[in-house]
Amino acid sequence: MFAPDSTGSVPTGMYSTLMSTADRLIEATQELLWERGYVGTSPKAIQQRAGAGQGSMYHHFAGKPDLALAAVLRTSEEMRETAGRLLDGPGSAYERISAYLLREREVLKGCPVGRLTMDPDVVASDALRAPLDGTIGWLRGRLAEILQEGLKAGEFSPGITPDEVAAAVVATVQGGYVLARASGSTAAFDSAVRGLLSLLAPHSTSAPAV
Amino acid sequence: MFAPDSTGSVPTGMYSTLMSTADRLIEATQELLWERGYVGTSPKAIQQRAGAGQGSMYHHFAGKPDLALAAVLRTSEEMRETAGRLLDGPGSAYERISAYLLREREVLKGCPVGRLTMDPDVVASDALRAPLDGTIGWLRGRLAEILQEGLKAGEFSPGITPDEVAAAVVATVQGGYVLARASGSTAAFDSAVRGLLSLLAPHSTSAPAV
DNA sequence: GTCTATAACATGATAGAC
DNA sequence: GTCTATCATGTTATAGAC
Repeated sequence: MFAPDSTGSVPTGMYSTLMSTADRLIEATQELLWERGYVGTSPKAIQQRAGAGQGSMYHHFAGKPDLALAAVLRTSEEMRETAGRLLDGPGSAYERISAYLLREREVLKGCPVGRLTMDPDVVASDALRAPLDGTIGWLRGRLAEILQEGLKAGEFSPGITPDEVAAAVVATVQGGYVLARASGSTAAFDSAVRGLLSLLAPHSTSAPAV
Repeated sequence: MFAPDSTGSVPTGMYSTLMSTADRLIEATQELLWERGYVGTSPKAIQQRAGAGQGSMYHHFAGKPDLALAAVLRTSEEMRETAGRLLDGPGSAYERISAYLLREREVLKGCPVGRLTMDPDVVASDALRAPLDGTIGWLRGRLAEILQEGLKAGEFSPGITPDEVAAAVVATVQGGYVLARASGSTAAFDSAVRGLLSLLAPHSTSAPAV
């Protein structure tokens, strides 16, 4: 029924097979960091979700901070791939930014990257904070490039500064999660995104009709 | 040197005097929830910061959730007062929204209200989540009213929906905290705010000069 | 109202057998 | 590589003395 892994044992946790113990530990940590943050995630919880014992975890990783770093690096990488695909897609600058803002999200779970910035132990660690900063900085930079392209093409109001509007776009998404989780509904996230897009939209007075 | 409180004892914590034990406990909890969130805040830490013993805390409050609720209610109330003063101030709609966005903040500490929405135990409790939702909802509603006024006065692009732009304004602030904490600098928060204001600014093409 | 004692359990990790 | 002790400390209370 379940194919045994290389050691011949059958994992008892959620990840049935095909994944190494180290990978299962990392994935379980990714999920728990997303759901409960760093301070709210215990090694015991990680082990249980990964179907691994104490000794197993401490064999592969030095401890909670080391495992969390591996998880954060992987989450950051995944996030760049997801966002990159949409931002590098076809369409005008407005359309690509719109596609990024309107993509499907597990809104009520929040952002797996942004969420960690509220964790005191994460922000206190340069090693843990660096990947968060790198990912958010990359996203903001990519958005600024696209906004600059759109500016050249006459899509946006000439008065905007791409770097600042890019920051506002990223902030709207991050803050949208906050509004949604406060209200217990995804509606507030969608409203914030629509509000931003309406401000950004090519104006009939200054831009050519699409 | 230190005036004794009503019981004649001298508190050993950070709050020297003049405040009741219950008030000191609430204030210590407010600070710790802001700094470390709900899961990261222990009763012991609260007691130490308030200069109160175990028995004292459990005499005044039923437990950690009860004390957290008292703290959250007080923080919510304080936040409404601060924001309300600026939003009810003088000036045009754009100027009042600008004043709210540009007010002094402890940016790197994050928002004492919004921060708690990332806490799984807070969001899981209707009692704890309600004041957060109430405060954010009130703020968004107040901003929407002001945007509506500005719309009537011809300050903004006629295409905007006040309720949605209000959500974008609140989200930009909340997300601005995320960007700032990720980078370890307040600059990103300021950029996001400037980016939003540049999108919202009365356009020379459609609005009368101020 | 405040204090100390006690308790049952969780945390984060180490040691050593298998 | 994985497992089961073991451990010191922290968590979240309750009990009862003062």
